Amino acid sequence: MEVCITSLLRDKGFKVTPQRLAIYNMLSSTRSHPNAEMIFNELQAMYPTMSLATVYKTMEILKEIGLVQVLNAGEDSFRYDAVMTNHPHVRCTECGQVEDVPDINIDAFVNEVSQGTKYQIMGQQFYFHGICPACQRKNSN
Amino acid sequence: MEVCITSLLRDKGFKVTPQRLAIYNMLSSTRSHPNAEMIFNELQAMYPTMSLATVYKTMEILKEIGLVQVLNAGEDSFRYDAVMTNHPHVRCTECGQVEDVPDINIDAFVNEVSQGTKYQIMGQQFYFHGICPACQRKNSN
DNA sequence: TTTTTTATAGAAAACGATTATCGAGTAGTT
DNA sequence: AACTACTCGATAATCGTTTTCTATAAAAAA
Ligand SMILES: [Mn+2]
Ligand SMILES: [Mn+2]
Ligand SMILES: [Zn+2]
Ligand SMILES: [Zn+2]
Repeated sequence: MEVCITSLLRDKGFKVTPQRLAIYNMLSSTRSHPNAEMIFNELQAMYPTMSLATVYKTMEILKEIGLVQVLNAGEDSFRYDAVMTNHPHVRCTECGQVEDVPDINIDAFVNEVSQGTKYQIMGQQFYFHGICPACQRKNSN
Repeated sequence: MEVCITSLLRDKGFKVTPQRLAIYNMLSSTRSHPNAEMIFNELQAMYPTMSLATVYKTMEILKEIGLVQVLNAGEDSFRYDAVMTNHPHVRCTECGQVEDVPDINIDAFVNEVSQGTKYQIMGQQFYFHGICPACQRKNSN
């Protein structure tokens, strides 16, 4: 992993910096689909001088070299995912957390759309919204 | 239609104004899924004094009374649709137009997700991106 | 290792879509 | 016509994101 991002950055002419490694390591070891501010806050303790702009610029690079994807979960900010398979997400409208939709294969559905349209489909994004188990419990009290 | 929006506005305590009727009429008679600025530009000729803020405030009201839905097609601005069924859209990454995905029933897919997750699903949004027929032709020249 | 080159980090300002504020004007009511 | 409450449009504010600029760190060359 560490090797992977290092050589990918070098191959594309980007320099390998502690900030970039830290951001990618943080993202690839969480399932929380953080946005830029969450990443910034998380790394604040370890890298007190790092700015939010650096997070944004790093995400741009990581996206370009194919290590992260940008998620649009119907919020006002983007979230990031180091899992590169195209998979749907679900967001809790009460607590705001974004999770993967488990055990879903979207290929059949994507194929059906691809064949039903004259567009040359290059990608897609699916997101659901609802209430997570924890918030459901909280509500029923 | 005209009757519909008029009584819906009145019933919810909103006043019926020329601007609101014009915005809704424009939206319900196009398939282009315009964003606020497109609506504003389109109505500029007929309503030269209308401001962009009025378009936004009107969309908020129309959404609230259930006459329009807000689309997120992976752009930096929202688009609006007077068709209230929840249907997927496809955006051309070259010319930017947003169209309906034809002849697709999403119910089976939505049901599968609903049963596979512990979330209480309240809604969803699907969008595809790719290259439209016109831009494909343009490219192959 | 030292020097040279080049890209980067971070502070600050800019940006752009959307929202909030406010005073004058208008719709609907009496 | 007069009254009241809502709405319009100009303007400012907001906020996530992007850009600009320059000292500095990383990579390449010597
Ligand atoms: Mn994910
Ligand atoms: Mn549509
Ligand atoms: Zn929740
Ligand atoms: Zn096109």
